[in-house]
Amino acid sequence: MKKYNIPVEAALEVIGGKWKVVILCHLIEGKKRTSELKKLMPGITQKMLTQQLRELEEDNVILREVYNQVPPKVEYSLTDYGWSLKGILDSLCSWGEQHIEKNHPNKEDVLIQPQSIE
Amino acid sequence: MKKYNIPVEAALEVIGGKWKVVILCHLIEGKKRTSELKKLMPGITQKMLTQQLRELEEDNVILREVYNQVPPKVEYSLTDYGWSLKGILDSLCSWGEQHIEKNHPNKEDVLIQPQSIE
DNA sequence: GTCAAAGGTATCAAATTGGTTACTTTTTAG
DNA sequence: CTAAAAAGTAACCAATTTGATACCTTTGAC
Repeated sequence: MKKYNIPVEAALEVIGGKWKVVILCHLIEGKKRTSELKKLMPGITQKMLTQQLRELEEDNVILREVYNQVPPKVEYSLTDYGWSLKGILDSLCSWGEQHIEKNHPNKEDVLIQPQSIE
Repeated sequence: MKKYNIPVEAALEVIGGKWKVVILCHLIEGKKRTSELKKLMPGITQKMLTQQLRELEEDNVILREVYNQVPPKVEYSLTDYGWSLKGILDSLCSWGEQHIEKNHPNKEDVLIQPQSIE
């Protein structure tokens, strides 16, 4: 069994990594289909997306709902347990915004403008 | 120049990775020497510790103070900018504690008891 | 029949991260 | 003269993470 030297390591195990916080930040905005998440995160591959979503589901942070139809439809949303991360996620988002403002006078230089999701 | 799809990525660039949050959590408790940090993080190697500390210093989150004496003494502490992360770090720590409590009835099973620092 | 749709696997390759060992520096203690 | 102390660097290798590409499934439209 995994052991921690300090409890915060347990949190990092759940939301650490390159993509999980980003995924969760998008899910705060509401339930999302796989394809919507892919549009919101142009840099992620299908493989990484699926993998990260599976791990978050495993940790009971998100819910995966499969609609039995063709073509398939799958929606992801935060569980109650996932919502307990909201404070952390919000703080991270706004810290990130301030960090950009502090270091990049024109934030347009570093923020890729999101393309509207038609 | 690095580009972000969403501002939270900027925060992850500063405090992401396996060690940085842990280091910062220890520095919240106060200024620490390199050797103290090593004791607090038995799993980290000198190399990784130095590397992560340099990056945090580069991002202006921690301060490195070298005392000109032999044997050398170096102390690390949070900068004002680093303190702006306190809320996030505190929340992460307590979420980690709750996560352990929720998933491990005996938290002794997963928490390596810290050895007293001599 | 065959293409498209959405979501997902499988396989392999590349990049990033982490670990090991040896070496450096300076001054004091023995 | 030699060892020790604290912090660090360099070179090299191993492990983990992440990425790219191709392929699979089901059913309705053309």
